[in-house]
Amino acid sequence: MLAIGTLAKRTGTKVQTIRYYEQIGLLPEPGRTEGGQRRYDDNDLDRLAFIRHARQLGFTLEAIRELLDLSDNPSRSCAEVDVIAHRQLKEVEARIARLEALRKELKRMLRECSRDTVSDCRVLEVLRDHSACLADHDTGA
Amino acid sequence: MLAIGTLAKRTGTKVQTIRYYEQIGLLPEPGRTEGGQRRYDDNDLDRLAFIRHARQLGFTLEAIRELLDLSDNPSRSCAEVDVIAHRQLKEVEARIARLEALRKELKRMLRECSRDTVSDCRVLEVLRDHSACLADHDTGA
DNA sequence: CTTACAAGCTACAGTGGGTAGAGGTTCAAG
DNA sequence: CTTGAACCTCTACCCACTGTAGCTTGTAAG
Repeated sequence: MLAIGTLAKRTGTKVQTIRYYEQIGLLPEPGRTEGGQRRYDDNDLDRLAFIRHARQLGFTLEAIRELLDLSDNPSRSCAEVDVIAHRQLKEVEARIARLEALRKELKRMLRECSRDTVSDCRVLEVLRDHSACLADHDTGA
Repeated sequence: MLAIGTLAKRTGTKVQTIRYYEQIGLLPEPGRTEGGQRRYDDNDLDRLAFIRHARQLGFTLEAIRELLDLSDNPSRSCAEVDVIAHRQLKEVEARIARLEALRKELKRMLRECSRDTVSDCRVLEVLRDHSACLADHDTGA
């Protein structure tokens, strides 16, 4: 049986985050000692490791909730998992595309900076006048 | 003189967002009609356009605040602006690098999916076992 | 001049995904 | 038995907005 701090260390999670996951129903309520401290077993460890790993891959907690639901019903179709993972891939690719447009624009802005006083700074000028932009850009997230 | 809704339309901003920018001191308090409605002029329009454009380029509101301060003092060195823009470029590049690692991992995961039932789904398996990952990955933001 | 109603106002709550701190209690080693 | 690290709950905070409730104002048509 693991105390919350041990679980935290083993999974690279903060203690508060574990309690937060419990609060939002992502982790089940664990058993407690007589004094009221949480105690975890290997199932909890696996589940938390799964969550952390999925988070590192950028899945939202909602997506992770769906994945855990599917994972809890081994007879269901893998296609549903596939859909979620594909959705995540699409989101990641969209974010990359937006960021590359930003990068291009920022680089262009910096290349053109005359480096004198602010009054003739190209960076500020570009920011002031969107129409000077070559690319469409939008952080989106 | 522009009403807040007109300003919102002209800059592609939501009305609430304009009030929020005022609240946090990014936009100055505008004049009001006798009835208490905000009225804006072209300076406000320019300032808001600047903010929105910088946001689209991914600058944080704090960075934008610095940029506006610099912009308000035209005699100061352009180098400070340059520093902020470079910092932003570095952040964007770091985010791109992280997302590309994610993309790689997600694609690998999906490629290996057997598409049968959940019980032998490769996607879930990879998520369960981080050690199966080839790449380091971390969303970082 | 009245009426209708779009657009404005304030104030507060909620989003995602946690993180930090106050103030008190429990566990385990020595 | 004592110490102190680790645990507990509760609350508030972060960013950058967004939405809602319940009210007031501005403006154009009749």
